[in-house]
Amino acid sequence: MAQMTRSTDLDGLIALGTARARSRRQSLTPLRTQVLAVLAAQSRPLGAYDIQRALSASKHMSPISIYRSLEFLMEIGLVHRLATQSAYVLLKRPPAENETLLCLVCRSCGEVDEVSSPAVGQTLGSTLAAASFTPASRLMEVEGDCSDCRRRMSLSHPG
Amino acid sequence: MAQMTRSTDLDGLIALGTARARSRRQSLTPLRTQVLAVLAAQSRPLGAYDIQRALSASKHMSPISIYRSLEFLMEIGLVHRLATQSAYVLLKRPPAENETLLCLVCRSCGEVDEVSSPAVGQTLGSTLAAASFTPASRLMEVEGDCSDCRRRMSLSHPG
DNA sequence: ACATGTTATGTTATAGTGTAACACATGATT
DNA sequence: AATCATGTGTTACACTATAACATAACATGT
Repeated sequence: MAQMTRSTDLDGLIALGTARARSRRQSLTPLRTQVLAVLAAQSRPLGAYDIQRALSASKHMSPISIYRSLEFLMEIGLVHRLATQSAYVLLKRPPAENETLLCLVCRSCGEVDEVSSPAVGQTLGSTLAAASFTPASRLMEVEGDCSDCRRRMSLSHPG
Repeated sequence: MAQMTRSTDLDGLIALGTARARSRRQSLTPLRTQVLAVLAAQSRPLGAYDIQRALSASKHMSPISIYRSLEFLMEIGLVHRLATQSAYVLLKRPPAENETLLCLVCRSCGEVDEVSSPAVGQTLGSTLAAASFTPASRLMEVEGDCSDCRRRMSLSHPG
């Protein structure tokens, strides 16, 4: 499962991206689509320079071009930058308005699990309101160990 | 208030750091103390190179020395790296075991507010447990706008 | 068609963040 | 003294990200 790609959803993703771009009077250009496709082919976050290498096989790309495409894909809500990893992930589902998403990043295997949590959204909302703080996004990152890796670790360090 | 320093707590901080270091059979060396002091003199996060500049006034310091001290201060729980800022903050209170802390980082003024939230801790704990995910830390970062900056923004862009 | 404005990309250079690798020093323990 | 872990110095380098400016491509109104 860890190596599973998500290319099956690519057409749908492109359609969604096109629509979202259009509603902003922008467009999902070939370059942006390529970056999206590279991210869609992975189940883990990729660094900007990983994406550059992937694309440079077919055409020379400067880092800035990658960063610009990533910025756009983030603006339309399809991609998120994982600050703890300095890496970029495709969001599996387009997060709904006011939906609170948790990105569970395994520090061992690097896999990212996305979890929607209305309960955390609720308590977080109250806490932020009490602090008069307006969050820029409803997506939070949690680093830790996934169940698979924890199991592996307990096997290699028993008892 | 934004410029307020926290040098008054420095002695207590050093005592705490010394104790925590000692319990790990390590020590709060002069270098580490200096880095701690620089962070304690600011109410906002500082980049590693900001700290380097602050210390290089008295003595030349290589980046790696700063990073090593920061790593140590993080290990003993006095300092946290804000991934979204690539910057380091002194934690105001030593976070208790299992306490969930939110770091509210204002993207406009850069100030950081630390909020303890048992309610978020509770819901987050349940959510993570349901996902079989073990968090590496109980500290989460939220980027957004603080109340002061929001007020300023609404004044300059009325109605 | 033409001028204009906006969107998107190209190009070059550079800034900012973080580590590897190895040497050396210091202090504790046996 | 020998040894081991801890801590720092030094050099060099890798990785991440953006500035500044030029050009292209496309829509829109006249």
